[in-house]
Amino acid sequence: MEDVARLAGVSTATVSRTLRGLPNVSDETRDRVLHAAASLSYVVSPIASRLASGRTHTVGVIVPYASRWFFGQIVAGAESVLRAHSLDLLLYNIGDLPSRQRFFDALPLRRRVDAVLTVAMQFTDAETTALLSLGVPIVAVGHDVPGAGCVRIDDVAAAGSAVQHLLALGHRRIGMISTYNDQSMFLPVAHARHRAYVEILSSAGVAVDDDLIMSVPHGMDGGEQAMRRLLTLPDPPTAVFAESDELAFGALSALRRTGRHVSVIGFDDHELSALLDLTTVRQRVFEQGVLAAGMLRRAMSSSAWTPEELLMPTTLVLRASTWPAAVRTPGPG
Amino acid sequence: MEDVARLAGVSTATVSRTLRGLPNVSDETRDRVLHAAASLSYVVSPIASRLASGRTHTVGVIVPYASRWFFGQIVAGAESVLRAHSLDLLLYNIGDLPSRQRFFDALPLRRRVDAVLTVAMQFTDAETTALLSLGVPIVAVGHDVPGAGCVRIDDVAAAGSAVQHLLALGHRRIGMISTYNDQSMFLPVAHARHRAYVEILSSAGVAVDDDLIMSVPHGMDGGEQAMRRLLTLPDPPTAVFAESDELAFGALSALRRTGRHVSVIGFDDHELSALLDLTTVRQRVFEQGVLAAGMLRRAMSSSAWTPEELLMPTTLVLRASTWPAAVRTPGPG
DNA sequence: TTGTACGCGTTATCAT
DNA sequence: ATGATAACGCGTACAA
Repeated sequence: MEDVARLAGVSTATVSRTLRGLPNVSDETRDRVLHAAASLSYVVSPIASRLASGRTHTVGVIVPYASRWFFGQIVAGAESVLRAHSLDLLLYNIGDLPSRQRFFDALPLRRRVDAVLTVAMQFTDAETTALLSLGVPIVAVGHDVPGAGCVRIDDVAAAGSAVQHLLALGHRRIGMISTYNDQSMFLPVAHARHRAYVEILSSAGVAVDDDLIMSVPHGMDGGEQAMRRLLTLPDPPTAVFAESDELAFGALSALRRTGRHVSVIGFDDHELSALLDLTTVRQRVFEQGVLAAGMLRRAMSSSAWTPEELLMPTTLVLRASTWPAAVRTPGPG
Repeated sequence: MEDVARLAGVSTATVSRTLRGLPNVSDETRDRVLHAAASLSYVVSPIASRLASGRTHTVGVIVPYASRWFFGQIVAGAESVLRAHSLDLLLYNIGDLPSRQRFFDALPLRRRVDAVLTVAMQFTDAETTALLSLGVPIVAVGHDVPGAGCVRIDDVAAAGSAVQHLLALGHRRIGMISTYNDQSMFLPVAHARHRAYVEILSSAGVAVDDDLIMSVPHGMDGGEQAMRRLLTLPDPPTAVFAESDELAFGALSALRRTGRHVSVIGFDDHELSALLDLTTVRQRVFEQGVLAAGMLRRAMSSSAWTPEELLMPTTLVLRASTWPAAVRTPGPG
C-alpha cells in the first residue's frame, strides 16, 4: 500500500479511503490512486484489513448434514448472496456427535465471524448459550433460536396437509417415517412433522398406532429400513408419510424390491421427486437460503437490528405415489 | 493475550508459544498459561495470528456447480479433512459466465489462501496464468492444471467401458449425451468421455453418427431434453451413454413420459442410481475430495512439494436400465 | 527456558 | 481533502 501511495504521490490513508470508495476524496486523486494500484496490480490484504477494522466479513454456517440435498440448496442459496457482497462463508458440518462436541468445545467461531446462520439444528440450552455468547447476530432456518432471526415454513400445517391428503384418499392405517440424530434427539423439524401427524389423525378420529411410526437416521437408507420394518407388521399401513423426500425414496426402493404397494408421500420436492413420481409437499429451499442471507446482511449492517421472522409458503404436489385406499386394499365397498 | 500473560505471570511470547504447542516451554509454566487462558476463556484471534504469521490457513475451492451432487461430494470430502486440521475452506462457485468473469477479474483469492483446489474446470490459458500467479500450490480434481497436483479417474478408459458394455449387448446405434458450459466449451471431463465414445465405436467398426451426439447443459433437465431430441430422429438409438447419472436421470424421465424403450448407461453411481435401476460407471467421489485435501495439506506444509498424481479406479455397475439390443429392437434373429 | 521489541498491512483518529 | 500516526492482536528474531 505504501508503494501505491508513493506512486500516486499521496499518503496511505488516502489510498485506503480511495480503495474503499469513501467520500472526501477528490476525483483527481482518486484517479491517480486507482491507476497506481492497477499498475502495481495491488489488492488490499483482507486479513490486515480485518484486523484493523475489527470486522471479519465472514459468516459462519452451521448445518447437520452438508452433503444432503436440502442443506446443499440452503448453503448454495446463502452463498450466492453473500458472495455478491464479498462476504465469506465458513461452513461447519456438525451432524455427528464427535464433531458436534468438538465444535462446541473449541467454539471455533469465536473472533472469526460477524454473523451466524444455523440450519435445522436442535441445540441444547448449553449450546444455545455458547452460540449467543459469540455476540453476533444469528439467523436460523427451520428452527428457533432465542433472539435470532428466523426463516421457515409452517411445518405443522404443511405436514398436516400431507396427512390430510392421505386421509382424503380413504387411508386409515397411515404410517410415518421420522428421523432422529446421534443424540437420539428429534430434530425440531422432525418434531413438528410428527406432531402434525398425531394431531391430524386424532382430529380425524383415527387412532394413532405407535407401531406405525418408524424413527430412523436421515437419508435413503433410513427410509428403506423403515419401510421394510413397516411391511413386516401383522397389519401394515396402506399409506406412509415420510418426513423428507430422501426418506421417501428409500421407502419407494423397499417397496419396489419387495413388490408391495403402499402409498407414499414425502416432503421437500427434491429435484428427483418428479422423476420418481413422488407425491410431496413442496418448499422453496434455495430461496430460504437466499432470504436468510439477506437477513444476515441486514443484521450485520445495522447495529440496532431486531430479529425478523419469515414464513415461507408450501404446496402439496400430487403425483402417482399416492392413490385411494380402496384401489389396493380390500375394503367394505 | 496480555491479560493471560499477566495472570500467568509470564510474557505474551510465552503465552503464544504455549498456546501453539511449541517446545521449549517448561511443563510448569505451560500449566499456568493454560489455566490462565481457560479461566479467561481466551482464544487466539485467528485474524491477528494470520497477519503476523503470513499464513492464511485457508484453502480456496473452485467448482462450476456447487449444488450438484458430484461437487457436493467432493467438497464434503475435502471439508472433512481440512476441518480436522483446522483449515478453513472458501468455496467459489463460478459455473456461469458472469460470476466466472468477476472471479478472474478481481481474483479474490489473492492474499487470501494458502492453496487452491479446483474441480472439473476448463480454464483458458489466461485463467490458468491468473491462477498460477497466486503463487500457492494447486490441486485439481478431474482435470489438469500445469504444475498442479491431480486426483482423477481414467475418464477415457471408464467411459470406454460403458460404451463397450452397450456394444457387448449388441447395440450398434448408440447415442451419447454430453455437456457444454456457458462458454460453449466442453469441460475436460465431457471431452474425455466423448473421445472414448468415438474411439470405442470406431475401433468396433461402428460408424460414428454426429446426429446421435447431443450436447446439453448439465443436469436432469439437460438429459431430458437430449433424450427427447434423440427420440425424434428418423432412426433413433437403441442405447444411450450419458456423461453423468444426472443426465441419465433426465433421459430416463423422457423415456418414461414418452413410453419409449432405450437402454441407458450413466456415469458416477449417484446416490439414487440404484433406486432408478440405472446401469452406470461407479467412481468414489467423496474419497477423491478427501485425497485431494490430503494432497493440499502436504503441499502446504512442505515448501518443496512436487505435484503428485493420483488415479482412482472405477467400476462398471450393471443394473436394469441396459439390456440386449435384440430384446426390444427388431433384429435378424 | 523466557522476555523484549519489532513487524505484519490495514483502518481510524485527529490534525492540518 | 489530505496526512501523520496510533491502534488492531498476534508471531518471532534476538537477547538474556
